[in-house]
Amino acid sequence: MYRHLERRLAVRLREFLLQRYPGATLPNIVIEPPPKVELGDFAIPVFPFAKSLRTAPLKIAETIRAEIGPIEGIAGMQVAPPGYLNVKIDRAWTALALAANQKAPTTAAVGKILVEHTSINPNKAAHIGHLRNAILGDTFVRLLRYAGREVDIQNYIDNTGVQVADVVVGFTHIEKKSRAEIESLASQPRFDYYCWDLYARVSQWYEQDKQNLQIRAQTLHGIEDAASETAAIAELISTAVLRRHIETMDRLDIEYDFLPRESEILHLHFWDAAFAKLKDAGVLTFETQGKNKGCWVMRRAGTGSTTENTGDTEELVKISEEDQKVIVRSNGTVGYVGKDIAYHMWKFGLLGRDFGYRKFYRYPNQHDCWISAMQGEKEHPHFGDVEEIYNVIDARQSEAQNTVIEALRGLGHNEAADHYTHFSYEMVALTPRCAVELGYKLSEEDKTRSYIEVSGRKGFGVKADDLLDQLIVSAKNEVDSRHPQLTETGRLSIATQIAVGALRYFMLKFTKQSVIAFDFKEALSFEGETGPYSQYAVVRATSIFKKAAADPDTFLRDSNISAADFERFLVGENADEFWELWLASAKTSYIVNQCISTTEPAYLAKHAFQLAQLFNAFYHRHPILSESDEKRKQFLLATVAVVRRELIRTLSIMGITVPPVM
RNA sequence: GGGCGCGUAGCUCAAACGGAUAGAGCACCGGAUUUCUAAUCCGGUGGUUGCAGGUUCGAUUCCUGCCGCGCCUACCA
Repeated sequence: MYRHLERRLAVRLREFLLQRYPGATLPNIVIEPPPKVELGDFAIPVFPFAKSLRTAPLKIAETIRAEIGPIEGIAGMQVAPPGYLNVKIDRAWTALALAANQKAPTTAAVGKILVEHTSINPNKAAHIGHLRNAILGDTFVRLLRYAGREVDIQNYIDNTGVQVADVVVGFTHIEKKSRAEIESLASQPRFDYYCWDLYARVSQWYEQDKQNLQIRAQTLHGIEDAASETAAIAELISTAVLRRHIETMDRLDIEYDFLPRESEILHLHFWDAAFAKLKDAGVLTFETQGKNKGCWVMRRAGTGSTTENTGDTEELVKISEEDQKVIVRSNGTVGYVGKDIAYHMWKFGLLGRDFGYRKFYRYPNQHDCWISAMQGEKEHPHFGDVEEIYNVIDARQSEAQNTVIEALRGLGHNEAADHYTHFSYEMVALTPRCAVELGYKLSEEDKTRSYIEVSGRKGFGVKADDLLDQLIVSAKNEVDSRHPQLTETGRLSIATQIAVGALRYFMLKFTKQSVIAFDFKEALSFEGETGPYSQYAVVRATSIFKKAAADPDTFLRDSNISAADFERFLVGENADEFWELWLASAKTSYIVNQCISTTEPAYLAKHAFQLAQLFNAFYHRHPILSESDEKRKQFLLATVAVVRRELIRTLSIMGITVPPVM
């Protein structure tokens, strides 16, 4: 609703200014929320207009105020020095629309969006860094879907790389296990934990004797031959670990539609098709000398002119050695960036090849997750060939991501390149204290750092399932003591919802570019700016209605609070404290929009917290059920119902559900 | 060396697109409701936004230079 009004205001304002000041070039119109409610609901700084309209800011503001005429949903405007035009929303009008749960007409965006996230190497258990990725990605998917977009969720599986090879080495050369033994281990409950430890041991084994690295090379080579025993073992391990990742993420309500695997990209020769096109377009050049002699290289992203050369020479600009990114090695094999280019051409439907598809995992809600295959099933959904893509990948990979984008540009697919977004975020590290708690010995230097990077290779980190288990135990203790009369399963279910809420909120409350220094004390907190705080506000709202023997949503639908009633409680002295709740409630889709256009889900967490905070203060100040003025009681109940609805809505976009009691 | 990013209260973080008195949570101190359950609420302490310049009516935000920190910079994936 707020967003709807903002757009209406912007359009009207532009129209008015163009008509009132013909010929003037208008700067971009900025409309922002004022710092305080008393000032109004929209603030328009008019300073930027002063220059182009050659008029004093206050005069422009006054002209607009006096002459723009009535706008539906807008109650009035005020000029505020030194140069703001503050706009007040028609409160009763908005409250009526909100109470009726009226959806503002949305401009239906078309075209499918592909969001890729999680993408964990299938050789060890998922850790907290992977959780941040998956939660950011999943929340972004929910944001897009809330905004009416069609989204496919993909989780890219690198099942042929060194990381998987290392675990294969661990099983076959350190533990000397047979394929049958590995198979039996892989069916054990937390096989990914087993691999986690083994992976760390393999890394040590390499360090003990560099000769051992040759085993890795052999194994890596073996994996590429689909018919080999090594490949079969790799497939067995990676599939079992992948299944564990899917299960772990399912605990957090994170689902996928399709799991494209590198093995299929390899064996279905995606690269060959891409290679031909890249050569034709001159994106790749063959090096005949220097350290990259015999390699096909391209210009590393962000190094010098990627646009057309200024024309003095037709010759290809020589790329200096250090600006070269090797795509095809001198032995003819392709590196991962090359595979990624091919894969992204497929995503945009530019490759001319497709995967085979078969079903891999069925979620409790009957939704199927598909996986790539050499020979797929006849009937399958259509993946790829999308309009836009978002890749949720941490900031360390931004150069590689940009190189893929440059390759698309080089191929002439500028539109595709423009619709390729690297959803970049910073890593999750551990505080030194946390590392010590986990039993790691720290160097003196490490102790002074504010955070320490996790390392799967060293087995250094907090596993996703462990963290979730701890959160559940901790929440369960609280629930047990608060609700001893409930059944064990009932209490566990509540504790799980709280744990998931705490975890998802925790990962979303930081902005993307902030490194999360993970600390158990903070992550396990259920007080203050946390998920449970917001969940609790909803529980309180629900409980008011329970006591009143009414359902909040039907109450809203059937309520016959008139515009005059809303006017009475929302306008005038002391009304701002109520209006703040309605105003915040009106902002959900505005916030969603902001999250999408900035690829920043953290605003959503802030919104949930603000709603909860406003509600809790309101809850404390105003007894509702004992209110003797019937009209006022109806109004207060409506306020509770609307805030509750928007809070549930916001939390659900964050993938957080609310327990019946807490 | 080059590229990207960061530096805000004791700690962890906000403040999108330059805007009004830089806000939260935690911690600390002091209070509140025999209620619609205190996983709550109210108040207080706490700031030269790393430093120095510049642009602007206006800079935490943009530019330049320093200082400090992180990540990337493999014929690994």
